[in-house]
Amino acid sequence: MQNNIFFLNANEPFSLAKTLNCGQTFRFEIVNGRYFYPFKNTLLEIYESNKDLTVETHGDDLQEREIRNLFGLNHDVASINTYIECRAPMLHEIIEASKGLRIMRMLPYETTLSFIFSIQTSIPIIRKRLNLLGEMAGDYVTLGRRKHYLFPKSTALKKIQESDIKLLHLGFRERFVKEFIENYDEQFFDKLSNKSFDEKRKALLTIKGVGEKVAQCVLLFGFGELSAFPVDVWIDRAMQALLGLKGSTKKLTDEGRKLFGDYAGYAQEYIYYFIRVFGLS
DNA sequence: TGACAGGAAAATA
DNA sequence: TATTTTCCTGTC
Repeated sequence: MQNNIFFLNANEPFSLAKTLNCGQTFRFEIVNGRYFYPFKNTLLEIYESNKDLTVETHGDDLQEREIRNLFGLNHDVASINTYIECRAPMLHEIIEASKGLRIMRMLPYETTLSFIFSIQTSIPIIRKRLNLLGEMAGDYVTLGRRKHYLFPKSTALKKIQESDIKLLHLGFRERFVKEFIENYDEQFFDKLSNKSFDEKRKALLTIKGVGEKVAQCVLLFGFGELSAFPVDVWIDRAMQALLGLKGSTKKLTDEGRKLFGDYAGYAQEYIYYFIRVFGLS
């Protein structure tokens, strides 16, 4: 088994805790103060040492560039923050409180399936069901005595029995998940990656179980489209409280993208992080 | 233990 | 086209 170590210089603001806890990703674990995160065919072990971020891979080799991209360390957050604050000075306090949070760049296939799981569901339940799905598909990395399940490939998911899918207790989401597993694979999303924002969005909306909110999540976290602006109940409430805006999800999505421009996704995650930690005053 | 939390699709106007 | 209703599990 390959095992390489990267020391990522984090002299720019970076907070692993904020990045992993802001609702963009679900499947990480903390064991003895170290973070474990499955990515591609590798389990990443991540910890902060001195001012560096140390990342060990357990499984397939990764390029340092892939890890930097995964955690948004390639984003010029100083410029992004200035850009957002110029357009929306009322976010000053929220931007300050959120420093270190990065938008991750994950894999579109797993991002889409994960956010179909997220429909009308709280984060701990999403995590639990995704972990169970990972166990059913069976791909894992052993570390010490512990098995860490990777996110399943489409080929493994297609082999899961219908009776096992039932055990996930997906309720009305079950038919979305079954259709997704049956009809889509990683290549579908690879083919989309060179298309425009609007073309990707339109294609995502044809998937059963993907509406405006999930599509914006996939654009933002799966395709790196930093102008995407997912509107969930929290952002809905925040837009009314902070900006006096209300309306349908589609309308608020458009308003957010217009207001925050090229980096609406960062503005959205900052707002989400802030109100989940500090509430709406 | 019933109220509540959480988005997409289908139904309806 | 825009608004309302229905769907289901888990938590407290």
